[in-house]
Amino acid sequence: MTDEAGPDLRLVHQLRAITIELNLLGGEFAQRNRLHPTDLRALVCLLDAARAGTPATPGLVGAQLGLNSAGTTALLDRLERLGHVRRVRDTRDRRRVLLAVEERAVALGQAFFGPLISGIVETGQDFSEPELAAVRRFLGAVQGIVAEQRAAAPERPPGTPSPADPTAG
Amino acid sequence: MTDEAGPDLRLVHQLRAITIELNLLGGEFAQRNRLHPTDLRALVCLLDAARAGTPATPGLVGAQLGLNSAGTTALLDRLERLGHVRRVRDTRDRRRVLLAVEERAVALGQAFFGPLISGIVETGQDFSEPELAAVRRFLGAVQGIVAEQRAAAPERPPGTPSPADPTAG
DNA sequence: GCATAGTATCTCGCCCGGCGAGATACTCGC
DNA sequence: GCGAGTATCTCGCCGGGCGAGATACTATGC
Repeated sequence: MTDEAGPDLRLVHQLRAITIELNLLGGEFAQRNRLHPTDLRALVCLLDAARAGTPATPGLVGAQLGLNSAGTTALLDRLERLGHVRRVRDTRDRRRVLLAVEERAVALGQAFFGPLISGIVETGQDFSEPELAAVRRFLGAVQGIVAEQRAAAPERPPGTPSPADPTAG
Repeated sequence: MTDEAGPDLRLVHQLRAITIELNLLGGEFAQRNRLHPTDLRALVCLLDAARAGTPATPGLVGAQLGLNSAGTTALLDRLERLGHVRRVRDTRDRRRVLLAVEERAVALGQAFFGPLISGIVETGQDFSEPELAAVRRFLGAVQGIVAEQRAAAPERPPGTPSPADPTAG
């Protein structure tokens, strides 16, 4: 079984293991803080926007998470109820709602990412510059591959009827 | 904002980007094939078991995905209805159900992972052995960090009431 | 053999996240 | 001001997942 196609799959398996573990970690963390995985993803998204100086709006968040407007409203209701975010009417365009990230959301983000980040940064110190460069180059390539796959057409396995999604995005 | 804590976060961001993209890819792939992300994860799990020669059972799959028995049953119902898996009573211990993976599930798995795997393997050819070793070492370390975080205690952010989960795992 | 405990899976009723459709409130160009 | 366009919210529904309990089986002691 293992002696036929011998390309080196160790990297693939490591990548997969990391992804899986990271997802589980996120899920557990979310649950501990009484929120849905989606809510955590939304927070990440909000924090990113805050750091980038871009004012976050329901529309943006929804788009980034792939939710429709109803789902987005519900998501923000949850986040607001938990005090992670506050809706503020934009005074310039009063159709819009701006999302103000609360302290506690920032704290949550740090509690989640902080240890991971510092762990990874520390790990980096055990590597030489050329090694780090190689890692970055590799990860960049992987990123490209995944993005490419995502862009590539559906390539459905045999025997699957068309899902009838003319609008599929 | 960006000139105060300058540790090199490029690796962190790359890792995060890969994870996010991979999740989105999985989600899209799942949807195209009429299954829930959870179903896809279950398939992966089943295929792993099949390759490892371990007979998969509902209990195992459920445990690995963090579902309770009711959810697991529903999951397998869906998978069986779609023809990805078949339930077979274990003749030795007739309480147990063995999960036989169907051809189409294997095909699905290859359609999903095939391109990713070959892409990554090909990418690996642009790297020298020492470089690859560095990447593996780094990924291994990251794996360790994530696992460690998962094992570590809840470390809740300030102001959060205890979720009252004495059985939390 | 039979009663008891333990285990693997399934059934039932519920909760709640997400969707589609439509309502509402607003801005912009005429 | 009026109609078109846009951002968000409301309503009703679907379906995945949970908790509790039922069911079917194995293992053990008598």
